[in-house]
Amino acid sequence: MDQVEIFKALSNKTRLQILTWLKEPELHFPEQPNADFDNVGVCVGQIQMKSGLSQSTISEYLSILQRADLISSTRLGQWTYYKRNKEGLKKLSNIINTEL
Amino acid sequence: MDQVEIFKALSNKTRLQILTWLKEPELHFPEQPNADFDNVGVCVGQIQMKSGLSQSTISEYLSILQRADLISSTRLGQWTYYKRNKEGLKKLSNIINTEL
DNA sequence: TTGGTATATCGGGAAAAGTCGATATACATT
DNA sequence: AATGTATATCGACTTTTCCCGATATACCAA
Repeated sequence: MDQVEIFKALSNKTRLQILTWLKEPELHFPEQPNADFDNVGVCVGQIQMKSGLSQSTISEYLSILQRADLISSTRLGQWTYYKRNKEGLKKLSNIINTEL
Repeated sequence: MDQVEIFKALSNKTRLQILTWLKEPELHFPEQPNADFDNVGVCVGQIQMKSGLSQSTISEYLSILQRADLISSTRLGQWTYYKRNKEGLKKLSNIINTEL
């Protein structure tokens, strides 16, 4: 993954916000009936509602974050759940500490 | 400083490159007559030449990096020297480790 | 199989970023 | 004061990003 793309993914208020929400889902989202936060994360609809932006925008934003390896997704039935990707974030912090 | 602005500053190949050059100036720039790398950094002209982009673009890029607290500048005579800002970078790595 | 819900993708208009050449400013030298 | 050099700022044009509504796709339920 290109480093620039990682930083681009983070260069947006909403996408940054989403990442902070996903760090502590239980703090930012209501309980989910079908799946738990730790296993699969939070579904697109929840994130979209909280963000106030359109469904298409949030879907796009989530895929940008995923391409940057900052989050990962699981499909369960008709829902797609996204959660933080610990490894990707660690890798990023490493880049900053060793290359910049 | 807004977090988004920090990531925007890093969302560009050339600016990222500049930051890596400034991490180890002696590796990437010829010796300077008037000033030493550790004290003041590298002057705009050196960075511009190495980048291959126009003078105005590099001047702009350096000020973007500076506004994001990623580098700092010193004026000496007609030259402006830029160097890495350790604190800003540490702060950034901290954001990633604690907030995202 | 029909209809409903969740998400993804597409096409587009507005705003921001990338990048340049020209010009302005600041400083140094004669 | 006049000229030369280094950097900053301005105006313009092109490319990219933001963000939407409309549509497509995937899955589920009746």
